[in-house]
Amino acid sequence: MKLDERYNPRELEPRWQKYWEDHNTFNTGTEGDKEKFYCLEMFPYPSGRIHMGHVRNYAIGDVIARYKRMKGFNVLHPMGWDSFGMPAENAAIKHGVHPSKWTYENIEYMKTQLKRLGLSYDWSREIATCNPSYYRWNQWFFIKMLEKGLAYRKSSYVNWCSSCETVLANEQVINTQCWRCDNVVVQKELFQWFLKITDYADELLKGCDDLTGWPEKVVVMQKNWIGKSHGVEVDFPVDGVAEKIRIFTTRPDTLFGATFICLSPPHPLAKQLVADQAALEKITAQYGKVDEKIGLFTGHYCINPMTRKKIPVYVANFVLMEYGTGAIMSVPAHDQRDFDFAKEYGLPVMVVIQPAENSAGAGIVPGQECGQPQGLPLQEAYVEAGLLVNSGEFTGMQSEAAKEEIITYIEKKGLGKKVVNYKLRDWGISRQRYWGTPIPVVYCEKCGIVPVREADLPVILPEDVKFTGTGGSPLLVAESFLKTSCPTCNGPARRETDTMDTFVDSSWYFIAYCLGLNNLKFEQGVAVPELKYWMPVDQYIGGVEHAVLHLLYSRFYTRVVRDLGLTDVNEPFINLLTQGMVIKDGAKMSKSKGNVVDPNYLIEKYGADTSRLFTLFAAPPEKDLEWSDKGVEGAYRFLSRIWNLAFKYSDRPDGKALAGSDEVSSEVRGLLRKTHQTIRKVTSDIERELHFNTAIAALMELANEMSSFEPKEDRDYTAFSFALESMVLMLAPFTPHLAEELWAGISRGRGCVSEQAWPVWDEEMVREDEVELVIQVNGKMRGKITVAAGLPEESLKEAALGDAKTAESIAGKQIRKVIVVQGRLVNIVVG
RNA sequence: GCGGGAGUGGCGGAAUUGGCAGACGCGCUGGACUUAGGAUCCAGUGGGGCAACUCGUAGGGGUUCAACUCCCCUCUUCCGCACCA
Repeated sequence: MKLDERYNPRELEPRWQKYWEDHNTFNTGTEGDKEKFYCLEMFPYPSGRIHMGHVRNYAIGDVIARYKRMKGFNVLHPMGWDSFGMPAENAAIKHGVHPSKWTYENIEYMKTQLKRLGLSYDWSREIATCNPSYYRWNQWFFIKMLEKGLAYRKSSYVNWCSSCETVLANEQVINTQCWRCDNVVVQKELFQWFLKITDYADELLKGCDDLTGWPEKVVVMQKNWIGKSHGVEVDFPVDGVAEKIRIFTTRPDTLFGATFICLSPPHPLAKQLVADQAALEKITAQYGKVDEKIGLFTGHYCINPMTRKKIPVYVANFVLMEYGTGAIMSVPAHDQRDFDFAKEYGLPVMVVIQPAENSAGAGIVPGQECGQPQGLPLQEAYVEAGLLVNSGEFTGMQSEAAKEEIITYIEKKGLGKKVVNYKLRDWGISRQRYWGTPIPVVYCEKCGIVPVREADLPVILPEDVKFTGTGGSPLLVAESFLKTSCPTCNGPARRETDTMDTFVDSSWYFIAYCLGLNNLKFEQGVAVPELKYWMPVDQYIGGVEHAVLHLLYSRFYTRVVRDLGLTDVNEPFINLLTQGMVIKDGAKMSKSKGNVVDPNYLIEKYGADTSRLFTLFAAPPEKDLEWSDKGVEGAYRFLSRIWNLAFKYSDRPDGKALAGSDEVSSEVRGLLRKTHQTIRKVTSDIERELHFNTAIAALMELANEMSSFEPKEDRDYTAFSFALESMVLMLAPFTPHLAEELWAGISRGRGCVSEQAWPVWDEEMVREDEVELVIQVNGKMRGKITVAAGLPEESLKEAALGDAKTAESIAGKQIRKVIVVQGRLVNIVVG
């Protein structure tokens, strides 16, 4: 094929996209004996059109997928749509278009956009989570979890976003605000469906240590979110009432310093102990308020089981019902919150831990009981470990040892037990919205909650509903949906109207890709061959905003799927790359800031290859990328230069291959060396850290060298065409359309570039004949000389000392020491 | 407050193990070609100095023949968590 004189991406890019599509170039199966590689980018929500964040995410993934393909892997690289969610419903309310129509139209449009980027997806595996063929299995997993006790319904205080008119999971509340709309979230008591992710808390935590291919930061965030802590539960009997208050503490070494008890406002005993219910209601209203500690004396006292002293019982707004036992022992001397509370309510402070001498808190008075706040010896709580004082038989022990001893004592006396607590709570998945997976249960007057029979799945989301925007989910008034019969007794029953959190949909989509939307089929206890072949995902790429949310849920689901016997994989994602944001004018691109760059515009003006190249070149993938219009032009200029180089030499005869030993001019040798060095550099930059920016820089260097190379005779052309072919092959993952076109122009019918092998370098050809030797005097650079490569230390030393300029700078001085770094530098120490 | 990053020319960013700081690109300067240049090509480009030199990787100290890199302190900044007992 003959190349056009000018680089014309608008013409050639669609042509190659069609070629790949017509030839199913990127469709994959499990057959063959190649090693598999599963490359996955987080699938998008079909919001309407793609933005530069998508372009960056998918460009990164595409480089990896195409590179691995050329390296001989059987690559699975799928794409799909996280297509349930509120924007579709909001569009329905606002513009009267059905969520389904809105969603599918968006998918259609965004798909054409992705195709215009030349991404190497196997579209035959495309999934959309709003498709009944997909959410049917969402429902199936739910029923299985219900059977195993992993899904359950309970009434509890939940996070309610009044703007979204739905509850939110804990992971979806960011600084007391809704993750989606920033509305302040309030607590509301509701019946909700939960998934028992806490059953897997310990395994999810332990598994963190296996996530060696994840950014440290994300692993730490996961660990903190799970929040495991070791402690003890202790019963404090209530004086004069036949009740005990069970508290949880991680500091049993401070038990002797517990001078009061605090109950969480929703704690069942609070209602029982407090006489003034109005006051209790008042404090309940303050529950969860972070800026103020408010307490209410119950009028009752507990007996501290260690000191046998009477201590007052309070209801305190800062004590969480959801963590531990919903009740705490307060040790104001050694806990800042308790200290603040004690000061506010004039409660006694008892010092029971003394800092080790010379430590920060040394000098605090090992207090007697201090009844009045003004008499406090402490300005703040001493929260560190130390030596026990005023602690009966445990006085004189160190905190760590005392913890163990006291726990043993408590267990022996039957006062309580050692426990492990987690911050992680069960995942609330009920959403009071329409556009989501219906939760497949019915409420029967006789049988109560009954799951839908597997054979009756999927429970289809009805299409003929009205979107008024008031009064919650349209399912609440969809008679044909609501009315059903009980699967058990056939009597009248009502369907669940809550739908699932969309994070449920995305918790197993990577599993669905392994089969494709039309082949989804699972049976409990039957291992799925496709999962055995493809899972886990070898490389996952996406935004860091899912560090806890989606990634934790997916790790949980993968284990549930494993325990259903479908696979034996524990961790879904071996390597995780969290790509940085796309920044313009110092801020994340957003409509409200008016600093967005439209991918369509870029593709039309410069082409997909240029757009991809720039986003890959401007920064390493994990860092934020500062957008630069000029930088884009630079990328285009580079590709044009490559084009011109190829065009200029494309009709030259192809010479014989040169053996390394052939005698060639130093220019030819130089170009061949640079080419081999570039192959090595580009390969290692991709393999080592996915640093495409430096890989591309290396290709630019090679291009510069090629530009200044002037072939005259045959073997010059042979060397040049080797450089050019290598260049085109290495460009293929980054700028696939250009690479295809140039390959077609220079390769003389050797197939398409996407099916070529990645080039290999010859270590012998990489070697330099000569090296520049840096000469330092007392660590400062004083000159450079060129010497033959591989000289022994002694010769390098001689060469350096023999250099005229060096002699000048050390004249008249005593040489104390000479340090030689082989092949790099000589440092002469004089004095 | 706790935890984790980051700080390098005018800008985006390079610098495998401590071994030439500033690769590559953008921008800028000069030149060539041109009716023209916001196209293309060539040359130059950290600061200061005519120069030899000298100063330079947030700031201060230290280790070393040698420090962007290792250690200590300080500052700035971004991100995450934040009553989890």
